[in-house]
Amino acid sequence: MSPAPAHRDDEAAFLAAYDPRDFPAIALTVDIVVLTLREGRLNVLLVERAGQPFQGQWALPGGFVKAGQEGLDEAAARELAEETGLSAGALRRVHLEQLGSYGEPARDPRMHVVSVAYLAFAPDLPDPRAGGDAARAAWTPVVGPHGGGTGGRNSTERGSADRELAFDHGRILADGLERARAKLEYTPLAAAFLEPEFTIPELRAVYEEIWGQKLHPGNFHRKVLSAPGFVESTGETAERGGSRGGPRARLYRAGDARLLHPALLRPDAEEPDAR
Amino acid sequence: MSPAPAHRDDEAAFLAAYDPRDFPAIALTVDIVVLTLREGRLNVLLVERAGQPFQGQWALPGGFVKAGQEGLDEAAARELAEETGLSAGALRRVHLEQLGSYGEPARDPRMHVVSVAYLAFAPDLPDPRAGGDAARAAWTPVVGPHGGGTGGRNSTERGSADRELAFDHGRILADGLERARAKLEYTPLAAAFLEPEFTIPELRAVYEEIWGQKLHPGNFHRKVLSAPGFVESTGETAERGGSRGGPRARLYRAGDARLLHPALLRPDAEEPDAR
DNA sequence: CTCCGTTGTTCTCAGCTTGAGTATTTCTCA
DNA sequence: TGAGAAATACTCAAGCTGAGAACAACGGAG
Repeated sequence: MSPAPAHRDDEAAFLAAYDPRDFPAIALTVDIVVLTLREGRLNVLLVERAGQPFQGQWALPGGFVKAGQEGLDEAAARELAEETGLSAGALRRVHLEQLGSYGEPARDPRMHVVSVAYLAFAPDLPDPRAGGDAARAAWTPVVGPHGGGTGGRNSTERGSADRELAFDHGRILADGLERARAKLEYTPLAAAFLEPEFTIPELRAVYEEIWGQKLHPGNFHRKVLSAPGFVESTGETAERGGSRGGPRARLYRAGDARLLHPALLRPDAEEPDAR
Repeated sequence: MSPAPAHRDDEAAFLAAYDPRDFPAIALTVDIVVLTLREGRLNVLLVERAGQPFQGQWALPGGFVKAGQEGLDEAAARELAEETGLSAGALRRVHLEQLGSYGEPARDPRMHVVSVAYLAFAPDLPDPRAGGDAARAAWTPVVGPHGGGTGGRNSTERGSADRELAFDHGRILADGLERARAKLEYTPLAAAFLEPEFTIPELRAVYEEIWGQKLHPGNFHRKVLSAPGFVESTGETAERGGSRGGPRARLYRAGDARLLHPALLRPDAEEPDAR
């Protein structure tokens, strides 16, 4: 149940007498894992902290929820707009969903700060601008099951940025990456990383980068076209063929499905206890 | 990023001068959707509110997070123990996971209260005791894609309790039920609703009740036994056959898998736009 | 301008999984 | 003691998956 000192007045009188300051303070922030693809590589938006604590370290963009003024989703959308400098129209192309909440008492040395984390998928965005209490903001390549490899499962498991992050943002980022990998399996959200019109090989490149492994072009093509509502044809074809040759691919738009049936399964999922 | 008025002192001095009361207050609670099966029916734990607001209405169990003293998971486990009166040992058999956070400014008329919702799966538990600011506490049958039917997809979609809930707890409950249905597909958590040793028909009954539809006994049996780590045989068989006849079923224990490969798919998933 | 190597798209095919139905045997209940 | 029900095991056709090949359309290097 929610807050309720057991007063017995009628509701109006109760509310008039109510003093929020009676409650011990917990601060509430939203932090956002914004993922995008830049030149085919997965990047996450990070900001350099201008103030204490963790001054000079990199962290996820985010900020306080404005008490009494905005909901969690609104706060996340506002922070996202502020940090990326995007217009409301451009923001509509970004997928934003709640990732989870993090509330260890010691995660922030100042006081008990609970953070509601969000996950965003964006098409290639312009360079961010620093603002607020951020010294700098920058797109940062994500390492992990990624890198240059053909997709082995070695190196840093789970995935992370190539900098040590402030607070518990390293864990939040890892959780966001795992969520992103899972979401590609059963939703058509991979298209959120691309322009409104895209080719199937471009879509395949999104999967390959985020899953960290090559996919069979023919089978991927077949699955995408057979999943109802995943993509719809525009009838057009791309201006040019691939950078290294090959015919021009057909162009598609995202379909109206929200879930994929059947799902596109990763060649070999995780299982913490595989073997 | 997290809270950071841009002071420039060194970190120790900064922390000494820091006053949490400088920040506008948002209250933080945890609310728990505790699901269990009683006599084969899905039930959720509800409490009747003793105080304002929503006095006399039913709500999800929950309460404040103790600022500076406990994390979110800890708070949820504590509330769960308090409301169910369960020992630490019995609680270890309950599955508890974070469901999501709800923070509309107007969801609580007193002030801005953000609730972190948790979802719990429990085996048949004793009747709860009222406590704290709850007048009563009771297991309440869940309606929705359930009921007496053989599993049509009519009546109240999404699922809910048969009482109007306080705050936005109706929505939280609906989200919890949908999460539960999805979790049964790709995790072995259905076993969390049963005793440590159970038969495959009992496991099937869990799926049938939560998904609201009958499953093919033979195919279900085959899938469960072929999914690695789902169940492991005890070598024993049940004391008695089914209540209406039939041979005694073999007993199994939950296996060590955390994810099911391949998943047990529901005969026909949702799709908000499935005509 | 001409090859050569790449790549988009379509097919084929064997192996596996799934859904549905059946057979057999063991119980409970009346 | 007999009828009906349920636990398991099997069978079979249909659909899906992974792997590989075919073929044509393009970009780039000489």
